[in-house]
Formats: sequence, C-alpha cells, structure tokens
Amino acid sequence: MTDLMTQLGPLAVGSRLKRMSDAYMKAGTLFYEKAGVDFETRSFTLFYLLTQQSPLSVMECAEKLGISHPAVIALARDLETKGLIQSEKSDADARKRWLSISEKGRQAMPNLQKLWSVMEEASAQLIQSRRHNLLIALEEMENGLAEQDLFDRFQQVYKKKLIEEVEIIDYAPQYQGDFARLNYAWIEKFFKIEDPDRKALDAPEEHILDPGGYIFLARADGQIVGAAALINEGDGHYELAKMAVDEAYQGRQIGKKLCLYAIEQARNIGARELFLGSNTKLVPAIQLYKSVGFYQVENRNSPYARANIRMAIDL
Amino acid sequence: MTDLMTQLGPLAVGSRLKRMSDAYMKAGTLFYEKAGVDFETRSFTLFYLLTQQSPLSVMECAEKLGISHPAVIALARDLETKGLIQSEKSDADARKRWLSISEKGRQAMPNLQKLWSVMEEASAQLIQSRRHNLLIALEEMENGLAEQDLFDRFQQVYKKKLIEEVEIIDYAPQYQGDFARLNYAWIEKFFKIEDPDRKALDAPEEHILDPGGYIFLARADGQIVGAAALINEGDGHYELAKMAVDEAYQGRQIGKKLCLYAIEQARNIGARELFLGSNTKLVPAIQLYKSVGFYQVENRNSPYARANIRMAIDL
DNA sequence: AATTATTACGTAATCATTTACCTAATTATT
DNA sequence: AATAATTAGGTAAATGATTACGTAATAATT
Repeated sequence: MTDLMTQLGPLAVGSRLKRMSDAYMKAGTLFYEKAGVDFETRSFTLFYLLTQQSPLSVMECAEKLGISHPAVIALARDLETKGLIQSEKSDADARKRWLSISEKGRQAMPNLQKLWSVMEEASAQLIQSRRHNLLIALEEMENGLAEQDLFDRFQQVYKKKLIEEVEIIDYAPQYQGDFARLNYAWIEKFFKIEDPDRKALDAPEEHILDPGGYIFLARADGQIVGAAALINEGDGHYELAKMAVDEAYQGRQIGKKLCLYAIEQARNIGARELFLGSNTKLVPAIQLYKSVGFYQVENRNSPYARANIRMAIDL
Repeated sequence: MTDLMTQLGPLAVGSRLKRMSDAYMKAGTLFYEKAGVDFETRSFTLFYLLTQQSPLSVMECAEKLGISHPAVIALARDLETKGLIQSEKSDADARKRWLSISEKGRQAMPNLQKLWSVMEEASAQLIQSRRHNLLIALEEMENGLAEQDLFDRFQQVYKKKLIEEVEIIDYAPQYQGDFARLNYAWIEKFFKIEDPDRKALDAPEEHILDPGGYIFLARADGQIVGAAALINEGDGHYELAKMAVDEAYQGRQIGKKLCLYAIEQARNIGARELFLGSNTKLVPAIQLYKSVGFYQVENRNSPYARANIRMAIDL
C-alpha cells in the first residue's frame, strides 16, 4: 500500500493528503471523546473562529473558513444544540443571522483550550522533528497555488508537452495524400484552388522535388498534421510555400516549427534568397512569418491570384 | 481564511490537508474532462494498481490502496461500466472476484499515461520548487505515525501535561476538610479508622503542625487531590504519614510528587531520620516508596494496628 | 463428520460535504 | 416608484466515503 503510494509520488499526493487529513480528524475526535468532552473535530475551526471574533454572520464564517455556507449552517446547528454558540437575527438586515459564542461556550473554553494545547503540542512535536516541515511545505504549496492553480499548471505543462511532441520529418511518397489534404483544406477554406495548386499537391514529386525542392511534414500523435515546401525557383532563389497545419492542431506552434526547419534547410543548401507569397487576409500566418524573421518586400507578380503580399528573409 | 488557518498552525493541519487534497482531486477531474477523457481522479489509484498487477481480488486492492473494500467495489463498478477493467468470479474460490485491466483499458493506457505524466511533472515542479518538500514531509509524517499514531501522541502529551499541572502546596486551615476526606477515604477502603487517625485528621493543627510537623497538599484542576504529612517524632526523627491521593487522580504521579516534596522538606529542616509505616497489602504504595529511595527496615511497634512494614530512607 | 472460525465481498445505513436551487431582503438602476 | 441585480441564508439532492452487518464459501478444530 505505502509502496504503491510512494511509487506514484506526485500523482498520488491527493490521496495521501486525504489519508493524513483523515488520520488527524479521527485522532482529534477520539481524543475529545476520551477526554469526555462533547465536541467534534470538524466543529473546531468554526468554534475557534467565533472565540476570536463574535458575532459573525454565516457567510462571513464560510468565507473565513473556506467552506461552503451550508457547511457552516450544519456546524453551527451542531454547536448550537450543544449550547456552545448562539445565534440571533440581525436587526439591521433581516436576512442575516449573527453567530456568537454563548456563555456556556465561554465557560467550556479553558477546558477545550487545554485539549487544544495538547493536540497542538503533540502535532507540533511530530511535525518539527522531521527534516521537511509539513506545515511549512503546506504553506509554501498554498502560496504556490495562489499564484497559479493546479489546473492551470497541468494545462501549461500539457501544452508544452504537446508542442515538444511534434516532429518534423522529410517527405516520402506515402505522405502525398496528407500533403494534399492539409493544403486543399486551408486553400478551399479561404480562397479557391488554382491550377498551380493542383499540380503541386497532386504531383509533388514532379512539381516540387524533382526540380530541386523540398517538402517537410509535421507529425503528432502518429498523424501528419502539418506541411511546408521549399520550391526551387532557380539561381539560388527558393520560395517557402504550401504551409498548412491541421485545424485541430493549431496553437501548438507547428507552423513555427515548420518555418524554422525550412529556413534552416534553405541555409544548409546555400540558398541565396528565401521568399514567400501570401495574403494579408491570413493575419495569423503573416504574424508567424514576421516572428521567424520574414519582412515585407515589394509584391511581384505571382502565379497565384490570392497572393497580395510578398515577404523575404535574410539567410 | 488563510490567516486563521495559518494562525492555528498544527491545530488546523487536518483541515488544510483536506483542502489541499480537494484541490488536487478537483484539478485532476477538470484536467481529464478538458482532455476529453472519461476518467475520474478518484478511480486513478485502483486503475493504476491494476495496470501494475492484474488480476487482484477486491480485498487485495482495498488493502494495497488503504481504502475500505466497499470503496473498491464502487470504484471497480465505475471503471467496469466504462469498460476499463473487467471482473470474473474465481474458479478456485467462489467468494472471490478477480479484477483486471480490460483490453479497452489497456488501449486507453498510452493516452492516460500521457495525462498522468503531465500531472506528475506539473505537481513535481510545484512541490520541488519549494524549500520544504511536501512529498518528503508527507512520507516522514507517515513514518512517524507508523511508529506511534496521532491519538497515542495526544494522550502521551496529555498525560505529561496533567502530571506537570499538579502543584504541591503547604497546609492552610481551609484545607483541613480535604486532608481529612482524602485520608478517611483510603483508610476506610482498606482498613478501619483507628483512634490516632481521627485525632490527626480531625485536628491536624493540634496533632501534626503544633508538635513541629508539616502537611502538604496536591492541587490539580483547582481541587485538592492529594495529601501527605511529616510527623515530628522528636530528636530529628520524622514519620512520613497520611499519604493519600484522590482515586480519580491516581496515575498522575501525584503520590510520587508528594513523597519527593516531603523528603526534600525533611532534608531542609535537617531531619536525622525519615521513616514510614505501611501495610504490605498496599502494593502500589510500597512500590512507590521504594522508587523514591525508601528501603524496608525492621518493623517496630507502631500506634497503628494496620502497620506491618516499616521503611526508612537515607537523608 | 460436525462445528466453529475466518474470509470475501456485497448491501444498507450513515456521515460530512458540496452543488444546485429557492426565497426573501436589500441595493442599484432606470 | 418600479424593476432588476445582488446578497444572505435556508433546504434538498447528490457525492463519495465509511461503518456495520449479512451471506456464502472456505479453513480449522474437535
């Protein structure tokens, strides 16, 4: 049992915390019982709060204790039947009920205080005799979680993992279908398929690779989810084209990865110029190109009707 | 809220642990949900256990996870309706049911594992970036509690506190009733009141103090719960007598405290000899006298019929 | 072989909370 | 002044676990 929990480490912290908490609650209850005091551990925080500050409304107690207001109502009911606290309707606000320590509660305090000081001492002894102090660790964790809650942290790491997981691979014939699918998708979404598109996508080997170009693909979860091509325009001029990312995988910086990979490849093959043609409608794409170092240059005539902006990058 | 909890320190550890545990559980559930996985945080440990070891019986799971077997049944039911695990009656033992990972569960594992590794990493990051490591603190606490559970620790400290709390005070006239009451009680319980008893108890000033003796009382919880007297036998000889402890307060080392106090007093006043008369029937009393340094000497004639043993101590 | 004790596990009852919802009172807005 | 929004706090239902108990199977003992 402990083996498993220890082995699970940070994954099972929740369960271990709960078990430790249960142990505390149970020991407290047992101790009150043994000492002949009719008092429940779970009522402790509310009762203690009211000894420090009376009166308080139900909602105020709930907020200060970090529990729901029905929980306060239940605890208050319990403490009230035991006579340790009392409650009365507020004069100023008929919705409100003021909870406060009763006379009997005040009389019970010295006795309870004695028990509390015992539990406090025993607990402190246990905690402080360790190298890592649970109390301080708890407080540090609470602070950490106040900065960013656990769910956010999960998501952040998740996103990072997803991004890291994407792999850029070189073209191979079996990927022609993916290459075509991904590009047809975005072109059809925003524009119209043009003749040069069809040629490049349906027969990439003939129209891109054989003339000295390159195609790269992004793989995630075992699927091809992104693509880009370097098209040889001769004389050391290359065009970055056919950039596409599966819609379901957008936001994972796949486009950026493809871009950077293509730029590096262009450098490796000693390209003199790398440019691209795009459309100002594609704001996020333009943004991406800028982020990796492309800048706008004068637009020249392009084989694509949709191209209204030309960008280049220094190699 | 945090203020109060922090202020309460070791007293509110239970509640704080619970809150932290809830935060973990909630974040986990949310994360699974967001990732589109139909899996509950609370089922995690059981599912994980079964991925490590299959098949296991219900009881084995309960024991390994440190939860009740009905809890395992509920979790297993949940996991089974989701198809992640399966169960079958044991052939060898018709009472037993074997739980094991199903094919679907095995297929779901890579996906789950991915999520787990994210949670693990995020959690580990949070924990390890603190000076006091919650995980290690938890483990140290678990070890500490395995040695001695919390309730025992409470009781131990409580007992120590109770013992410390007892106060030895000098006689004053208003305590005559207590002095008499405590002594009449034990004498009547084990023997018969004799004449010298009545004299000493009913008129201690005349029969003990005025002749140069002393009376000490033990006070706890604002009540007189024990008594002892030094009786001046003349010539530097003193008798330790009229030792009595309220039955309800026995076990708090009150007798020992009274004895030690009386011995010290005897030394202070330069007594030459300190002795006492008792009865071998009073085993715990004899034990006590021995523990503080009394040893048996030859029994001499005593004014008390019940005295069948005489003890003395070196001053 | 018969009886007793133990084990495995299922169900029911219980407990402590939380969420969801409701009502009534108060405050803000038009 | 009328209407809408917010707040206080109550109840009911749901959740998730535990304890208590029942039943049947198995093991141990006489």
